[in-house]
Amino acid sequence: GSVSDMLSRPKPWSKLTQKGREPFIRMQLWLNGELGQGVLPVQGQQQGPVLHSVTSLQDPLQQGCVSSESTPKTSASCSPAPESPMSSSESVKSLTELVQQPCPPIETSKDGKPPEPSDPPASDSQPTTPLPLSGHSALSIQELVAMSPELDTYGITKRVKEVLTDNNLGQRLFGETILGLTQGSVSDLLARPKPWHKLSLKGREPFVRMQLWLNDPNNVEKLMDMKRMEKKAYMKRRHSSVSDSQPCEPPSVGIDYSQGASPQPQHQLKKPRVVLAPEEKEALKRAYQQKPYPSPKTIEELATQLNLKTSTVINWFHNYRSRIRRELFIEEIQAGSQGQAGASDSPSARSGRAAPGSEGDSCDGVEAAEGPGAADAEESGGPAAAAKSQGGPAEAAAAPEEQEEAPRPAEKAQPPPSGPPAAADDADGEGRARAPPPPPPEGPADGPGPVPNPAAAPAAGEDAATSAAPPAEGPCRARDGADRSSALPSTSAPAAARRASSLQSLFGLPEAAGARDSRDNPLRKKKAANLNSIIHRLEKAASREEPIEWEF
DNA sequence: TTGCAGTCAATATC
DNA sequence: GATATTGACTGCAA
Repeated sequence: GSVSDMLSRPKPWSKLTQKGREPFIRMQLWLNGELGQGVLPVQGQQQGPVLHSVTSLQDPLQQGCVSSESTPKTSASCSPAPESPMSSSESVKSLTELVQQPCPPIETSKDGKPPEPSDPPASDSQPTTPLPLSGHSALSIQELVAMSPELDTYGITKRVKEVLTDNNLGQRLFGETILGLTQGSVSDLLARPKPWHKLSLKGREPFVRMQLWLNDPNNVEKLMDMKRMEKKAYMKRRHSSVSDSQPCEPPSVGIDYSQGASPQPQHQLKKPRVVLAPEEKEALKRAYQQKPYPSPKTIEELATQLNLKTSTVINWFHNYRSRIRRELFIEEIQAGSQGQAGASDSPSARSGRAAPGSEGDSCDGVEAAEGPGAADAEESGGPAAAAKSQGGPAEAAAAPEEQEEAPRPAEKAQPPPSGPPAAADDADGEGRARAPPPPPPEGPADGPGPVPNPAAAPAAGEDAATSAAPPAEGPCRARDGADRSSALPSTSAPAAARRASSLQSLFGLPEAAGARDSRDNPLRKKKAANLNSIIHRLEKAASREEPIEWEF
């Protein structure tokens, strides 16, 4: 009731009492955290006084705070929240100190979690359920996140990694006790942190937790303790199970088996994880290059051709897009930290750059990134064309539509000049309006971009950059959409191998390897990609009237 | 509905 | 055994 009243009939700041101002301050803080530019909903006039109120706000959150050593900002890029009227960063600072408090996460988690009858004993110390900042309600962490000034995610993860390795602490332990995340997530987070401004509130939480943890002078010891406790518990368990001999072990697993009539099924409800064969991935990547946002129809076809579930194909595209996006973020960061200028590089610098750290895949990711553009090139008649025309499955699936819808990314790839309006691509409707994945930096970069198709790429490999390949316009591809019908030889045989072959013909996978990893001078490529991306966006923005809001 | 962000958790790899 | 990868899932927003 109070909220409703306040929201609908806010009093002017000047007429509010100290206490009455508090809710607005909270709202402001909340807004700042996320929007950065929050404006006092009320008549944000005097913001000065707010500052004082803020302090009061800290109190409740500070309970438990042990010391008050200010937060060592992680790193450079950290800057106070944009124009936050109130020193939100300051309040955050003090809030940050919260971490200092004894690391209760453990207990908390325990309590908080739905007491699982099964695991209690053994893992008493088990942090299973995360949630740090015990002493504080979940709200606290959220408030912290909301009010947190910009953090240098890259720097934070770097430091965390250092601390963990230096002290021989595992990601799992750290993730579960400090972040409340699983090992895989932690690994991912540490290896590919997104820039702060690209993170949602939720996504920022782990970073705030990490920052808090880093600020905690006893962080390592606490974690070490946890480690010890875990070990102890483990030994204990092991011991008991050994002494109990047989029974113990099997039970967990065997119980169901031996029992009931329909035991197995019950227990094995878990569907096995789908593991895509390299050929399948390759095919999907190629399809992605042609159309990052395939239509349902295309997806359907792809699924059929590859003998996969449509949901798998859909998921694959989702994951691939978002992962490529992340790769790009990282590149941006790295490129940035290496001195923007990259300018020096020839604008043409090509793309082929490899994705950080990862193997082929990631690289492909990037490769794919450039793909779109490449795809076009391909379309334009490259060798790929030949392959395509074979009417292979995947190809068939993807190609057809392309005629109607120009691959968005591709469009991006084609820089400025082109008139082949992106608009056109919408024919099909997919992806159109949506923000396309960050234009794969590189690819688009050179418009015509490198040919995704390795086969075709050979040369491109190195100097694709320079190659001013003629922007392959969609038109060209009219060619064989038709064939789609034909073929699909593979369909029948689920055998990956078989699929592979047909796919190969479709996408010209074979060579991939060769052409692909021509990762020459990564730094260079990186910079070039970045530059290209920027240029591309500029051009795009110029040619259209779309709003621009990018950060360089 | 569709795409995305954030995760989980099974696997792969180191 | 620890870490990295990746298909799938959940929740949210447009």
